[in-house]
Amino acid sequence: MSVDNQLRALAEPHRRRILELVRDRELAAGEIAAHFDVTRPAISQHLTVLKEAGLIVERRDGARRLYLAEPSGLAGLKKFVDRFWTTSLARLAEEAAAEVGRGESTDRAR
Amino acid sequence: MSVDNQLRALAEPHRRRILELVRDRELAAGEIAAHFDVTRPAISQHLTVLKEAGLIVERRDGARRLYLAEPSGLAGLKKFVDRFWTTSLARLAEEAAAEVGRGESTDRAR
DNA sequence: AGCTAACGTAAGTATCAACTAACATCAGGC
DNA sequence: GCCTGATGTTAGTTGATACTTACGTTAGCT
Repeated sequence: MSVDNQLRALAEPHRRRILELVRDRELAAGEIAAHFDVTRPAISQHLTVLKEAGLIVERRDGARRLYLAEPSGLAGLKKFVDRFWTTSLARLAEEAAAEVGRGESTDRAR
Repeated sequence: MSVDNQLRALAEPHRRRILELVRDRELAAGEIAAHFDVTRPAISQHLTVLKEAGLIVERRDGARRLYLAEPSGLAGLKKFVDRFWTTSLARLAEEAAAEVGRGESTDRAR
């Protein structure tokens, strides 16, 4: 549930691909595994990580287990990114204003 | 520069703390290291990772090196999160609409 | 009950990432 | 030029993590 778990879960390329697969449709574990060249248990472990991070939800259907992306699981990460984005942009605006104030017109050194 | 690099860089708690430190002010490598209980070389390596991910920029000032967060480095990740966020929310809206259409009023099983 | 399909779980292995200690580099002051 | 402060780099070690193989579990069918 924490941002730390969310980021660790998303840091793995396979898990990001899984998340894309179940973004707009439910898929069974086996169907998901069929998209990858690693073994089914490996995918099962990835699904567990994603589930514990709150990024997907599991629904049982007989012997099968269907997985679907959980948008609210990204809320914490989204807040983190947005906060960083806006404050940094605000800083840039400040710098730009300061330069205009000094009547600066030439580019600074790279 | 890739989303993969950005996520791998952010997955490390120390690197997130570093990023917070240099979000709205430039700091020298030594000043950053003073905030942590790990050695300076470790911080230097973290700074390299953040720099290669495009999340911070380095500026030389004599023997010192000053670091500052680079907001544009988060653009790719922000796009990734936002895309997921909106499409998943759209899916939720669809489901809700479908349920209303069926005249459903009771909560579904957890 | 017995069989099978679809899974998850456990144990063991190998690869990768974070850390420390020692060394190298670079800029400035004397 | 020499010394010092600030920092990056390299080599080696340890701990985490992604993987495979083997086994356990659950649900449905006959």
